[in-house]
Amino acid sequence: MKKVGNSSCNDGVLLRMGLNDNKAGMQGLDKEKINKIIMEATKGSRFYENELKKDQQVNQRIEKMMQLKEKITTQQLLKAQLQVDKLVIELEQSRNLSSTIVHIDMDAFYAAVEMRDNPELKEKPIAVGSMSMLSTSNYHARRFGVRAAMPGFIAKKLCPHLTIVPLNFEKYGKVSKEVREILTEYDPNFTPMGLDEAYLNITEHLEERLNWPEDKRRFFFNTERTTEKGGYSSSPVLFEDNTPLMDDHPEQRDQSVANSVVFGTSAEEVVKEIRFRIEQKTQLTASAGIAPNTMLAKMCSDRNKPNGQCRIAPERQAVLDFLKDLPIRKVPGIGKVTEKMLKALGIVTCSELYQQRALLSLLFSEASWRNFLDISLGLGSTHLEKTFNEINTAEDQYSLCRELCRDLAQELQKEGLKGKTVTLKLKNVNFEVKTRASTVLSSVSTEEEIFAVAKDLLGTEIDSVAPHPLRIRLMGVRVSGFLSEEEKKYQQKSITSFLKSGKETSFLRLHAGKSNQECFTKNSESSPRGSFFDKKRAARQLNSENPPNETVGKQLFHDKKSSAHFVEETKKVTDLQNSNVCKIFTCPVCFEEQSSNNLEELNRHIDECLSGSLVKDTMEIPKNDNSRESTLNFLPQIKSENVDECQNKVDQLAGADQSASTSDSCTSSSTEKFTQITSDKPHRERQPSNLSDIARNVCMKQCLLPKRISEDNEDHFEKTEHTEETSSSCFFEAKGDSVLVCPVCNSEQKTNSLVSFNRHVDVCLNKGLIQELTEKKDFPTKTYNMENSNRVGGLSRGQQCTNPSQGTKRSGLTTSQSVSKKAKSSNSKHTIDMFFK
DNA sequence: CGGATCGAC
DNA sequence: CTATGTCGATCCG
Repeated sequence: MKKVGNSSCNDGVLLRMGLNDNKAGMQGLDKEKINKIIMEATKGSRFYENELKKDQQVNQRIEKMMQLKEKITTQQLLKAQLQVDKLVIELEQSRNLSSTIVHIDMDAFYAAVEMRDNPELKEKPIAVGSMSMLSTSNYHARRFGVRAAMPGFIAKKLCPHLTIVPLNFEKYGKVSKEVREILTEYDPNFTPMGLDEAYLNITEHLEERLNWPEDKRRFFFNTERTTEKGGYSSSPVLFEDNTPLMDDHPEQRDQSVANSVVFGTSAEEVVKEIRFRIEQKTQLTASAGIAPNTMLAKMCSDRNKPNGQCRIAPERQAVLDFLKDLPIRKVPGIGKVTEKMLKALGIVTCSELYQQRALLSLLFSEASWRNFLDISLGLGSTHLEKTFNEINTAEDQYSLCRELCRDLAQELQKEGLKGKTVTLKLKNVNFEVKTRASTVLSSVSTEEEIFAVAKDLLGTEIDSVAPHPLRIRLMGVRVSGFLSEEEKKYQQKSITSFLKSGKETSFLRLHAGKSNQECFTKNSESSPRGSFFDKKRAARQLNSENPPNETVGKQLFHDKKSSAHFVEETKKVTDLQNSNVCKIFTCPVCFEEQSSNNLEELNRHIDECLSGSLVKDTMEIPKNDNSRESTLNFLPQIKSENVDECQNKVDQLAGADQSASTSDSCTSSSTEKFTQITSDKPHRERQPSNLSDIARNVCMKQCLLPKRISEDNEDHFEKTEHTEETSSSCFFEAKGDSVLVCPVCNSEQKTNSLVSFNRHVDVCLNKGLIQELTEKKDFPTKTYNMENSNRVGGLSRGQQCTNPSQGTKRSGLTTSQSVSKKAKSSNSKHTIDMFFK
């Protein structure tokens, strides 16, 4: 790829000004002219200087990224490709097309409201905001380059006739409420995003609607509106551009009532109906997107803006077609910086994003590239935040708290972690956040232990407002100050640093719903934003925070195990390899000191210990899914067969092994430590299944987890009821022989034994690895680079977390229920090869 | 924890 | 005449 320097530093500034995609209209200005005016107005200002500086920083990041890229060998790329493609298979399997998500977006909302209320503004270019900053502009003004987030005084230079109307949030809130009243009829759980946007899940509505009589789908034109000059009611021209209501629907022609429209039962019709009603009620137009998930719906609603709608059919191919040439910048969550970085790699469209998936996995943090992958596959959340009424009885609050503690305890025990500080986080109905922490002398990890502390904290808060009830909308429980039990006993430098990095927090929390109908924008607590961040944070630690929605939870788990561990552990091992400091290790199995500077040797020793200890000892592998996970990791590219079949085999295999290991009781930190030490070896994770459970457990941490795992993390309120059945839905029926293609040598392996197949893959893989190891001592394996990228050029981990729609979107994995449902659907048999053909 | 960063609105 | 916002959230030091 080329040097990055060729993009001028003005780009950033102009981008911020929102000019790069300005569509110049007849009466407006063309792009160059606009840029010129802006430059003149902005040049030399402090603001501009700062923009330049920031831009330079981005350029430097890009520079570093490119340097990193140079070092990547084709071998590494190949390996990365395999890894990523394995994930792709899983993701494909989890694709859920069964929901109908709608994104409603009011057109130029503030400006539209102002124009409605002051008809004199109607034909003029206007913007809403102040001389310092504009919030939005009408379409007329946009032709002059006047856009949201532009200072008013610059806008005035672009468009001297521009009328700037001050913000009037009260009014917008009122209108917004009117709109929400309509939306709630289609999805009582809809998620407002600010004042002018909302997500709806109309899946249920569609079902019900099928049986609705025509009259229930009939809506009347609003005739009683006093025609304010220019007359709204005289010409109810709806959907002028793309949706002639009367044309293609016979039932609409038959209408007996003159002044009414009957809408059909399809998703499109529902959305037309919504938009019709919004317009009738508020005189404002909205655009809408209909798609199988929130990310797609949002991008869709952008397509036919203003006053239009667009649908992505719930078919895999339709999704891919939509994405094919879509510029990544259109994706919510990909902002200016990410766009530029990807552009430096030659990535502009979503299909390019997919094509470069292997490279991206080497250059970006796990969270980042997985997000990219979700995007390029068109995966997103189908889950709109569950809402429930505010919890205000002490009893409910305690039981909720206990639930959280239980889930948290599970997570902790799986990780073999104990913490000394328990933090309770509460957000009341007024959005005030309180955290109350308590540090205890002995570490806690079980539900009871944690709850004992959390309960006190909660009790204190309840008492503090007594006799009034504590009215909360969010509760979280966190455990921090981790200390592995044996940490002190077996302190080793690398491990210590590892634990340190992971010692931050583990936070389980839950949103207590959006019972509020407040219209005020940016602090809607129940927006996916929070949960998304939670997820991401959780993802990068070995701790976890349980987000309020199940899909997020799933992903969280996914990330947590596979990436956080993978990365951290690999990093640590890399440290091991590179530093001369620690040459004495304690074997985590036999607890004997092993003096060696040869990691190979050490690992061999541990292996021996393991196979020995398996027989006599039943270590605490968290039993349920882990072994399956690990095995799943061996899954190669699967040909012409439902992935579930493999899954099934995996399950069978795992089941056998499972019985050997009694469950849990957890936290013999030996396992933990073992994990840490050994997990570095990339090929170890592919040890064939004759390895012990413990080894599998180790593997698991590096692996991409199958989505089922995340059942634990489902919405806590539903969890108790569903846990049983969802778990059982994890097992799939056996279906017979599989044809598997070795992802390394590409040859077909006909077998019904995953074990033997894996053995084959191992052989292939190890060949490559050995080669690589010998040719390069300091091999930048995939994870190694990922770690690096966090420090240097790559996106900082937090970076990709920033956006609300992303939040839901990125939890691309589906709920376990939908998995089982979906398992039968035809998509799962597509393989990645079909992508973007 | 504060400062820097990112992205949405 | 000037004049470039606010928020949530992460991460690093």
